[in-house]
This record gives sequence, C-alpha cells and structure tokens, in this order.
Amino acid sequence: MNASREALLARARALRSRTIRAVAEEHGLYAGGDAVRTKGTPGAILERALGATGGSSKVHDFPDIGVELKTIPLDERGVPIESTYVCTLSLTDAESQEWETSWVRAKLACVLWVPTLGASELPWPERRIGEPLLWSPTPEQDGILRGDFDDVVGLVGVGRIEELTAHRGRWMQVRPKAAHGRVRTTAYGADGELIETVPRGFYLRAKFTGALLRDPKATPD
Amino acid sequence: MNASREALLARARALRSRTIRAVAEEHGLYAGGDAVRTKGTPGAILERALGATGGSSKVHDFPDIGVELKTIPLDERGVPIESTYVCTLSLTDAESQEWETSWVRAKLACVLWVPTLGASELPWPERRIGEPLLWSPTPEQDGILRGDFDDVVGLVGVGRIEELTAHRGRWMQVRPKAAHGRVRTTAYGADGELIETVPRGFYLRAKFTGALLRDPKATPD
DNA sequence: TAGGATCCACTGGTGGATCCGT
DNA sequence: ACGGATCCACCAGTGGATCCTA
Repeated sequence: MNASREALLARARALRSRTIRAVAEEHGLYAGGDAVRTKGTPGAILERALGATGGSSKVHDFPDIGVELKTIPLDERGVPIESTYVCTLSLTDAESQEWETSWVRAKLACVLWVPTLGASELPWPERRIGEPLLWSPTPEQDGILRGDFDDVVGLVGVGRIEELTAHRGRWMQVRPKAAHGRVRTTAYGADGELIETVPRGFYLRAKFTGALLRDPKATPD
Repeated sequence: MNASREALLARARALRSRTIRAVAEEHGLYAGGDAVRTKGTPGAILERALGATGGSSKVHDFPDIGVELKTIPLDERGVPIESTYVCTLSLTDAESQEWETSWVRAKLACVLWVPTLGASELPWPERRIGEPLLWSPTPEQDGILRGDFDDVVGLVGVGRIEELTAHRGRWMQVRPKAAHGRVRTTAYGADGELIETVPRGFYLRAKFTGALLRDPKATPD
C-alpha cells in the first residue's frame, strides 16, 4: 500500500467518533433536512471532508491514487442496514464486457470504507464516524465477485434481461437504479430486438460488506 | 399547406409590429439583461408565445405539424444581421448520412420565419415583430442545399475535417457550435484514428435567408 | 427483509442564437 | 463581413445512496 493511500486513511481516522453534523459544519456544509430528500448528502459531506477530487465523469473518487470512497451505515450491532451501490450496468454492450477490464472491478479495486454508526436509531447528522478500512479484494474475493459479474453479464448478453433480478449473485447483485419509475433505457431482447427497460446498477449485499468490515479477507456464505 | 400550419402562421401574424418586450410581458416572461448573456432569449420568448411544444430531444418545435420556428434579426434595410443556426453536425457517422434522411433536411422541410426589426440599432427587447413567412424549400433550393450537405459530409466521411471551414457551402456552411473553446467532441482522422475537435453545426448564410424572406423561391448567387 | 422504487446535486450536451476580432 | 468563439436555459444522465412495501 503506498504512502498516499496511507495518508488518506489517516485523514479518515482523524474523523472517528465525530458526528456527521460536526464534520459538515467544519467545512461550511449544512447537515439536515428530510431523510427522503437528502439520501446522498452524508456521502457528499464525507467526500468533501476527505478531499475527493474526482468530480463527475470519473472512475474513482481519488483518481490519483485509485481509491473509491464508500460511506456505509451500520446499526448498533455493527451490521450494515443497506446494500452498497457500486456503479451502473451497461445493458447494450454486455457481450464485450469482461471482468478484468470492467468498470465495477475498477471501482472495487481499492475502497476506503467509512462506517457511520447508529444508523438504525439516529437521523444521519447525529451518526458518528466509525473505524475506516482501506480494502482491496483478496484473490479469492475477486474470484467470487467475478462469478457474480459473469452470471449477470452472460444473461444480459443473450437478451434474457427479464431473468436478471436482485435474487441473483452471491455477494454482488443487480437492482434498478433510477430517479423514478418512469426512467427508461434500452437493452437487447432474446431475438436481438431493442427493448425498453429500467436502468440498473451493481450493488454489494450487506451480508458481504458487513463481513469484510469485520474481516477484510472474509468469504461469507 | 394544411390547416394547422395556417393557424400557426395566423398566430405569428397577430404578433406583427409588437415589441419583443410586450410579447414577453404578456406571457409573464422577463425581457432584458446583458445582450451577451441573453443571446437565446428572444427565440425562447417567441417559442413560448407561439406555443412551441417540442421541448428538448425534439426534431421540430411543433412536432405535430412538422414546423421549425426560426427567429431572424433584420437591420433597417431588411437584411439579416446574422447567419441562422440549424442543427448539430454528427461527426462520427458521416459515412452513413444521406441528405434525404438527414436531420438538417428535416429541420428545413418547413420553417416559420419570424423576423425581428431594427436589430442593428435596438436592444432586442425593443425590436418589433415583422411579417412572418411559412417556407418550404423549392425542389431547386433543396438541390442546392443537398449539394452543400454532400460536400461537408463527404469531407468528414474521409477524415478530412481540417478542411471543413466556414468558407465551404453556397447557402449552408458549417461552423463551431459550443459553449466555449474548451468543449471537445470526437471525429475520425484520415487514417481512421479518433481525434478530438470542436463540435460543429450547420448554419444558413445571411445571403440566403435574406433572399428567401424577400422571395421564398429565391436562388441567390 | 430485501427486492424494487425513488430522491437530490451536479454536470455535460443540446437548442436557443449572437458576439467580436481580424 | 464573416469565420471562429462564445453565452444561457434546460434537461437527461450519473453519482451520492436510502426509502418503503409486500
């Protein structure tokens, strides 16, 4: 692990035990508002606090050192209360996608996990920062994730997108990802015809993220 | 010419001799501001006043009747002070583009020209609406425009985009079209390689638009 | 409980054109 | 005079995720 990544981890450790609200105020950001309408705000605050520079149209939050930042809400037992979104799944070029060069693998190659604590009881501004973890998949973990990826991309590649439900995938699943139910994108059907469907993204199951936070080399289930 | 198009022309005629400011205020819109920062505002006001419904991602301003609205500023002699933007030129599929099915031909198939008068002397809110013209190209005009189109698309198709300057084209030229000089898009070079260049659009020369406003069947130069 | 649905901030691209230096 | 450069409004798409029923 190189020095820059260690420096980033050190900055994250410096935030431990502080509330999200305190971190926000230190950077001149407002922490609050209806939970439904501020879903992404805690993540944006931690990005700012840690100096994420990716902007949009980016592969990583910290492009120089290839690190992705993920804020993950834990309950009182230390268990994630939600799955973790990774990135969008491209539906129209599934045939040419391979795990080694995939967007999702690049995103997961090095992740800085920053837990927020008390997520099942407290509104997000009151939650406190937990122990951060700088994680890269072990070869074994990488292999399991590749299996989930191949399963999904294989289905889409042969036009069987109707069978692509969130039930598939041991650690990584695919679920809808859109602003609302009327958003549509295109994919290929079984006969090669273009069909309209909902955009989807890759998500890590809470079972997996919870396990790796306890043991970075974990292989649950 | 069908009844709906005639009805649109009648609505445009009802605006004659009124100032853009008066039309704007009638629709609750603000007419004013620095000329540099409100370049597209007169056009947007006339769209609203005439009930354009295309929204974005549209082929025409009035999709139901296939009519494109163009606001054109004339000086005291009745001569256009500017060229007229038509649409973007796609740089990456030039080989497959043909005049008959092109976006630019569809745009020009039926245009409602609405002149604004006094453009060389008055700030735009004070300009008055002139005599509108509902125009479709004659077969002869269509042929000249096709020639300009084929010239441009042919050059781009063989990767000679450096030779594509605004000097080309009898009535229709190609010029940069971007928010600022740093915007880039991609095109193919002479060896088939991808190169970065500025986005471009089709424009009608003022020589042509001025002539057709005086005589819809004109063939200047 | 977790699969399917949804919400906000931000931004790049498009459509409305005119500006302005050579 | 006009070829190249630029400006704003608007909107769809992406990245930040969590909400919420069955």
